[in-house]
Amino acid sequence: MVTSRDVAKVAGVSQATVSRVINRHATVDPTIRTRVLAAMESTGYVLNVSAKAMRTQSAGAIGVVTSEIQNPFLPYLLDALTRAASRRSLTLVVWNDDDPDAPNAREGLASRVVDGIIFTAATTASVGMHDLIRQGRPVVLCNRAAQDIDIDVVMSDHYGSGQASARYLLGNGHTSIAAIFGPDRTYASPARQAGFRQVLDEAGIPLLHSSVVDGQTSYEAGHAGAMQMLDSGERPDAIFCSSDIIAFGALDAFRSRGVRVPDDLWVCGVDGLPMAAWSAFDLTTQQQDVEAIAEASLDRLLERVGGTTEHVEHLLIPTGLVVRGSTEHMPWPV
Amino acid sequence: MVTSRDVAKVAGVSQATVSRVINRHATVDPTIRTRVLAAMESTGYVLNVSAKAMRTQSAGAIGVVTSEIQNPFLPYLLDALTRAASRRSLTLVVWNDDDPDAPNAREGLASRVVDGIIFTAATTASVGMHDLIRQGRPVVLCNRAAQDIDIDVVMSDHYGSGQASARYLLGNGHTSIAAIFGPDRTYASPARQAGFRQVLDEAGIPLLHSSVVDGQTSYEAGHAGAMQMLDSGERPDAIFCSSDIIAFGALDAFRSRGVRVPDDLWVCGVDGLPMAAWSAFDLTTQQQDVEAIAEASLDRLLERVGGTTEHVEHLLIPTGLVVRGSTEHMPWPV
DNA sequence: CTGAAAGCGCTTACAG
DNA sequence: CTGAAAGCGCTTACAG
Repeated sequence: MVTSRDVAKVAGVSQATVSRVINRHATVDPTIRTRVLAAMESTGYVLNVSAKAMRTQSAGAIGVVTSEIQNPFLPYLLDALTRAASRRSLTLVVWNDDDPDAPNAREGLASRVVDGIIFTAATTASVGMHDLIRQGRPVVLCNRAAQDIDIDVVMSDHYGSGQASARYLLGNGHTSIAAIFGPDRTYASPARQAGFRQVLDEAGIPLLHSSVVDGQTSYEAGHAGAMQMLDSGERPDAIFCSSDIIAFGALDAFRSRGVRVPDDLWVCGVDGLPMAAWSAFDLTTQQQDVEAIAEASLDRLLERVGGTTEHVEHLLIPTGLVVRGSTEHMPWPV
Repeated sequence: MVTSRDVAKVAGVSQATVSRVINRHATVDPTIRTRVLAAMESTGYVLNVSAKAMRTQSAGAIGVVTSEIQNPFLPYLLDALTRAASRRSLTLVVWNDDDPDAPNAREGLASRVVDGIIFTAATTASVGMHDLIRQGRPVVLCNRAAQDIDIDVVMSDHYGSGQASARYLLGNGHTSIAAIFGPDRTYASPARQAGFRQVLDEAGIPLLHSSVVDGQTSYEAGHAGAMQMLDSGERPDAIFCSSDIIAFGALDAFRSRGVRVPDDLWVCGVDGLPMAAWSAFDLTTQQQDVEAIAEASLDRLLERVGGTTEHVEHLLIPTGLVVRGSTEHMPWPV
């Protein structure tokens, strides 16, 4: 393996000078710099990251904690984070939080595998996470918040997306409205629910029928929720689903029962999954801005890592309404 | 930060002994071991991974190269790999190959960020990968193979899944058969196509109508392929789609044109995505065994890293037929 | 602007 | 069974 010492020998300089060239110190003579760069090239030198990490006490990597791959939004977030990390020349380490016995992010941070951690796990914080935060280690919550701990958060404006959905339905003249909300133990679902309810309350419009998913947000849960609504005898003219995936299940339930969408019933979701554009669903939804979430999460985390920030910040990324055939007859059906 | 030297001081032993306890050397006196463990506990010691990595010349991490998040199978594979890595106390580093300017896996391997790399990227190998393999670095291809290079491969039996699909249709009396195949530039699609065709050829059954996706495997491509088939005037009684996602698009196309599935037409896919079970699709498919793929990929890579293997291996993981309503009327419809 | 040297925190021969 | 010491490959004060 080629080391900086080998490069130094070839270039006829000291190893320290090679290091200075690598780290772009301005103090290196241009001629020497060129010679060193040529030597690096000819020897095929590559920096040993472990050595640098040990010396500088920083890993050059950040960790992402995920869970519930069933959440179809997660891959898009993970993908965006991967690219955002690449842009910053950071290595992205991924942990799955579902396995309690696994070497976890906590250990990863403690053992200096990563400099900081982005938590994307949907459900409530683990004990390990609380410890990390209490120790003041760099941690950012991504697309969720914590109830009992003061910590940096970057997330979609879940509450606002619920509000916007309600305003959209009300603004289009709907007054008999139902809803299927995601599970209470996540952060996003109750927030969307609260936002949705707030606007309805303010307008004095009651929620005709609603259900809350028990268990995981899923197609099946949406299907069941819709069936339950149909069986209840209530006949709303619009239904809000707090996740796209719930809406997919609901749409299929309605289809199987002969409920025409959007003629009999408007359906809208939240998330903006690519699948929402499929003609099977053609779902009106509140689109989350994954790129913005990923960028802001990483920026915030790096500020924490760099210690350039004091105060805790809660950053809300707006969602955007995408209107499709599940709520309005589109001029150009796909 | 607590180091092994601090622990040694507390335990009243040398730093070397602490290291031996950490690495479970059998030669440590039980009494001393207990004392050291207690000291580690009381000081809150955590091993510095960078230091260990530098000293042992190994990273304790392996890299995964992904691309095309649009491929809905990928998250499941990535999830399985994450868990498989956890079980082995390995850190999993993820790179996205779509970003050409990003610090890539090649650099990651060269700079000792990872000890080996699993390539899951669907499309043909990059130049960088070829270099790595030529250098004899530990690389395993996961769920794909390379045409022009001899390298370890762990993948679903794509060819076999095509064959099995054909046999399933023929075995159920279908003789007028169509197909929509995924793009040629991937590995899996042509392999599935070849397997499917081989069985039909052997049975002397011609393929009524077929199309190959141009561009990425997608719902839209499946939709378009199905429309094209309908417009061709051919009326097969079964259609094979070489990916579930293609089948989803096709199913919706058929639905929109009033083709009844499975009454008029059987539809089957390959992949075994969870979505295939949704009642919107209820798709018969060849299920890939993600867990087995992930386990075998990691095992194989670790053999390479450890240098305990000489010969190149191609491991095929069988797929399993899952029969649903898109091909047969099920006794208990969901 | 450059070099010699210290030291980051480990592991592991080498003595004892 | 244990300790003193070398050394993994870097970065960065400190001299010059």
